[in-house]
Amino acid sequence: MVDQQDICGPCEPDSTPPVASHANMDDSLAELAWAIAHPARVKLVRLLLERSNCVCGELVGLMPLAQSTVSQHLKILKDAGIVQGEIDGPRVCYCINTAGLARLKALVAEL
Amino acid sequence: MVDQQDICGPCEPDSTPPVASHANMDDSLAELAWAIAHPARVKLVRLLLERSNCVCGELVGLMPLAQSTVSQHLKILKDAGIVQGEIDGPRVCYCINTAGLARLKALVAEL
DNA sequence: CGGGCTTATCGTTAATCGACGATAATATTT
DNA sequence: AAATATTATCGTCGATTAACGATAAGCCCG
Repeated sequence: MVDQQDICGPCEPDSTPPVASHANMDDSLAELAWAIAHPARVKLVRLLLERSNCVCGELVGLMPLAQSTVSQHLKILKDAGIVQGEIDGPRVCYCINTAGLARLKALVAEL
Repeated sequence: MVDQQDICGPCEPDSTPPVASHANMDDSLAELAWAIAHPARVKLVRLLLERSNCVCGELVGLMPLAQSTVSQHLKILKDAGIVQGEIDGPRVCYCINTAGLARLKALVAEL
């Protein structure tokens, strides 16, 4: 049986947050905005924020979508640097990539 | 002849900012995020922010896109409540819809 | 080592987006 | 009233998205 304790580590940063090339900051913002430009992805972000610890494919159970679809959305969020996934045995723990989310916030805030 | 003075009024708010139904705040954020989820639209917002007064189709001259395409993007921004257009003679003055942009900022900030 | 989980990827399909040119609509000026 | 100028809309076309089911890949446990 899987113990609660190590269901999910502290989810330390793994992926270097995508660096802004400053020449095309518009593209960066557009890219980040696009990552959350879908209700399902916003909900995923919210779910990950509520559970401060990382949750795994339990996200699928909370979404009215097929497993493959949720996986796709998570990939999009991950590629954008808003979320990060950590392999934990057979499952994958997702959690917010604080740096990435902060970058989105900063880019939006300075509009 | 068109005088400079009334090329563009103070661009007072005209469209009531879309009200958040709170039940689907995710949808609201997704919608607003989607509005700026394209480099051209981010650039348009930036251009309108630089020129605090509203500019018109002069935006077209600043974008590497066809007039109809820019018009489409402006419509998207307007529908999302981020931008507002005010008819001024034969031309249309666009400017930032402060309330709409603020709503976007707020929704992103509280993530 | 071979089931049983969990998750990512592939292939498909319908729908939407993004871009353009052409056209319509509207207002101003002659 | 006609000509001109500005902007929105329409129709089209290629590319991308979003969703799904099915399948592959990886890991744990017996």
